[in-house]
Amino acid sequence: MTTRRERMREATVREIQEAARRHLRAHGPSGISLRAIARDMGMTAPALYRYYASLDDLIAAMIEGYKGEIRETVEAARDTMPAEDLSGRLAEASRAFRHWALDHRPEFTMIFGAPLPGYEPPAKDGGPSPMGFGAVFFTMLADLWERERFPVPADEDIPPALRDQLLHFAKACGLDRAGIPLGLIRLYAAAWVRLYGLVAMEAFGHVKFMLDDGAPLFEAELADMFTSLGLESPAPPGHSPSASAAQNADS
Amino acid sequence: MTTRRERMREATVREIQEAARRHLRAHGPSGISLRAIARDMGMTAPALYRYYASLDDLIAAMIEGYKGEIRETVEAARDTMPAEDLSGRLAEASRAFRHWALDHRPEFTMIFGAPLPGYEPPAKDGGPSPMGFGAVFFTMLADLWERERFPVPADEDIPPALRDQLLHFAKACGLDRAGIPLGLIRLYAAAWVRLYGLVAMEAFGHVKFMLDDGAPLFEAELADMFTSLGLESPAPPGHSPSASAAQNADS
DNA sequence: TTTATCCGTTAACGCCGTTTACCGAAGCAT
DNA sequence: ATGCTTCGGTAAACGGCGTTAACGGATAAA
Repeated sequence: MTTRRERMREATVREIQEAARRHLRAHGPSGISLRAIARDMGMTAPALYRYYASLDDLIAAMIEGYKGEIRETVEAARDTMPAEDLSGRLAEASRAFRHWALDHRPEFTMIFGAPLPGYEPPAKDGGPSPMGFGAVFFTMLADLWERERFPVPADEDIPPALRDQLLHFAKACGLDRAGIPLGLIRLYAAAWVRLYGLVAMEAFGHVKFMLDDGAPLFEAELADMFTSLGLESPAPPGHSPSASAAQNADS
Repeated sequence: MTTRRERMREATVREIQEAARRHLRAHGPSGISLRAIARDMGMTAPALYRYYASLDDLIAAMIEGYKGEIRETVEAARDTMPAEDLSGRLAEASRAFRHWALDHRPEFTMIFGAPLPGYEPPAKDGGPSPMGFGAVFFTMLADLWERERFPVPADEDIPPALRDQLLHFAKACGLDRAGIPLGLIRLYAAAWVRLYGLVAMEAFGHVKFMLDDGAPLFEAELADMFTSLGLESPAPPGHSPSASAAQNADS
């Protein structure tokens, strides 16, 4: 049973986050200020300390919220494609990641840009998704491999130092799922770095000076990643078979 | 002939930059403040407006300075290797880029992180190096290709949309150097994105949660980029024939 | 009904960027 | 040497910021 106080408090927290998000979108990350948020809510700034210990804490909460939303967005895009089209699902999820970043540059910056001095992600929660959407991508890659059995680097072809690192990572994240070779985790790391580089460069405006539209390069790189796995290139974007928009219940 | 006034002014500008750099390294990008800089110099904040129109302008000048230094660092690392060892030179330059980023995280963040709302690089100077160190990397890749003639994507294998973008980029940067195929520019873009992704993820701390040391992955990706071009893997780091103490990596 | 907890207030401290007005000293032309 | 201009600094002030402290009213709990 939720008491009245708890409900009120929860609503206030939501309102704070909404106001904070408005300022973020309107004026960038540096535009988030306790005083401005409080002003928006018809309150005074010190009142916000009843809800967050500091501005940094409030921002950390925002980041966690966005991480959840980006995961939901990616999962929703993945589920646009039929369950059998594993590479189509992976491609659409990747595209959704890019689009979210470009549509939410300030938010993306907070999550994937340089952290403020003195911040570290919650981590260490040995749960099933310690890296959030990262796990979503890995699951898709693992499913794809289990069906297609595309070649992955043999353990001996991975430098020992990297092998140790990957092994440690796999164990820490519970990715030592039955029969997953280390080479697949190696490919996952490479793919994630590539996706991050593409999207971050574009979102941060560091690709503008060479290409005025990042979409062609993104699609070409996406296709390249698939063909380098021995898979056929994914269909062009936006090929959901049944055009019904809302068909995902759980996310 | 430089007048006395000019010399004094130049010295003051240098002192401002030095103070600003100290604060950047000590307290991160947000630690740069006109008042703190002025305090360091035994001045008052408004005096700085005689040298920079605003704090953003001062920061922009810092960025330009760092861009030059990172270019010099990369070139110096490249020149550690003998002129004939083209892939060794490319590898050492790439490693130097990573090391500079890890040794100068706040500075790297200013250059390659999300720009403050309202900033765009000088650009449009049709000179020989519109992208600074970017041109350094491209030149190395082009030299390597002209000798080794490793395979590059044929024009027909590049999606038309990307082809147009790359062509526009090549022309704008004067990269339509005799006989350079478009496929090489395609590879350059891919390689740069990959290098950026690797280094930025690590510098921003987004790789810490999966690997506690980024060096093995970096070396593995570097080797992979060379072998995927049909070249032998580069020698391990720190193989400059004449012993010059420059790099260490492993944590 | 009393008591404690929550949730807001006002006031203040010390930061910050920036603008304005002012002023002495350095440079320059006559 | 004189006068004038430009340069490079000052102090004062405005509005913004995060944060802390003291306080008070409403609400829940005993």
